[in-house]
Amino acid sequence: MGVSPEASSAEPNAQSKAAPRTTAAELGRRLRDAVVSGQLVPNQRLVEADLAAEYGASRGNVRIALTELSSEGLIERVQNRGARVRAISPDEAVEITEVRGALESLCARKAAERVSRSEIELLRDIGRRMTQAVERGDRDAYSAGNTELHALIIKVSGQQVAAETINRLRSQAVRYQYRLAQRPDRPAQSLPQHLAIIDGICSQDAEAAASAMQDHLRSVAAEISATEASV
Amino acid sequence: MGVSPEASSAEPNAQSKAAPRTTAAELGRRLRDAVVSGQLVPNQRLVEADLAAEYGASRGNVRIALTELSSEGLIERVQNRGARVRAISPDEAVEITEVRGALESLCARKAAERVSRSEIELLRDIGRRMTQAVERGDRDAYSAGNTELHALIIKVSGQQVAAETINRLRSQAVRYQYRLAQRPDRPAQSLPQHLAIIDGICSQDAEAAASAMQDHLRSVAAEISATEASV
DNA sequence: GTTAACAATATTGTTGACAATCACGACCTG
DNA sequence: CAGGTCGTGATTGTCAACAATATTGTTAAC
Repeated sequence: MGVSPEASSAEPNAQSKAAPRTTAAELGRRLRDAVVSGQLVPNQRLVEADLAAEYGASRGNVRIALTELSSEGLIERVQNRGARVRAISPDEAVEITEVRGALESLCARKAAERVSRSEIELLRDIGRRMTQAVERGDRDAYSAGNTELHALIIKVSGQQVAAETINRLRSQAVRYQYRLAQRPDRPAQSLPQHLAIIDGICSQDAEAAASAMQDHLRSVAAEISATEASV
Repeated sequence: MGVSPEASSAEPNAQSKAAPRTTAAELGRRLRDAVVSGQLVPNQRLVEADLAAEYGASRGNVRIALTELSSEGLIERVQNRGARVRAISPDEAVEITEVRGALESLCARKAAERVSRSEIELLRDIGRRMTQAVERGDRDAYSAGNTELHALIIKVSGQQVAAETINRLRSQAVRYQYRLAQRPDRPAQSLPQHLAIIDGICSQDAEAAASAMQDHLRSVAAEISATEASV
């Protein structure tokens, strides 16, 4: 067994008992948030009756929500044995990062081809803020800039399909992204990579943008691989 | 309205009425097959009660299966208005192909790095068979070789995450792949591309393999774009 | 003839109860 | 004491009835 946290009892919704019910869609959102935010930890069992009680929903709706999360790869289900939060192995986290590399690189290329004047301004601004954040040693500001940058690039690229896929994968690997961001020297290491991506897009050099993005995520993958090898 | 086939009534499973029930998982597989195979056409309405009757399942299970297909992007659901088979626009088909290009290119690169002696034999053999198929004008054999080749490359690459993503996307766009394969000159056009991919992998030249795959799917995307523009 | 209100119908959303299955431990048996 | 077997409790799987909502059809007023 080894790893199987039974975890505490959190009552996100203390129903009076009468039952102001939670809808299936709403429940899906809430459960997804709970998994992605780490409120529900990897390998944690998800007992349908418990969830129903805690979120004030019927078991049927819990079941539907679990079906959703399962096909998003956030939880695992086995026949007659229930569901648990999926634990992503370091190897899989590396694979996910490699796939993201391919996709975000595609997005960076498209973004370079389609970027507008005003978007260039926004990108440059993010670059400046990230640089300042590193100078100040403000990790939170840097992390926020990072998120903002990737999101903006995807938006500029206009690639819906890639965007959804990237999102799905990111949700699965958040834990690793989070841990990586905690490393003290990480911002200084990745800042030039981010600036190179911004330069590539702003100068409308599709190839440069794509390969800069590819390099960036290769570096992330290498870092995960190195950090998690001994865990 | 314009496009909204109400389609005929197919009774895949004429229950005697007593009810040898269909399980939720099984129903999911069957419905997925029906959508991917084109038995259920785009925009066709999927009325829960009808499906339940036709497949000999309870409506609850139908509902769960629909939830699955919905997060796989095979059907669309709107609140209180039901589900219908998702119609992929030509633009989206192009996007899907571009994303597949990025991912299969990644797989080709990894495959070139990891390919074994025996796998090289298999790849070369597929190449020979596809060449002969073109010479004979045997479209079915060529198509089979095509499928086999892409599958083998993904297998050799060992990329689980990419593999699943590619599969999901392919299911969504089968209709376009099918139509493309119908074009009479298509095999002759794509054969050299396929051979280039095989050469790249077999000579363990990762860059060559990756770019050959990228080129191949760019060509597919261009073809879809040209063919479907006027539709 | 067109629009608005309203009734009737079709369809989806939700729920609680029942059935099937599985994990665990007591208990026998050699 | 090893090993099997047979309850028993916990949990998931299934179902059919009920509630809520959207759509369609009808009537009547303007």
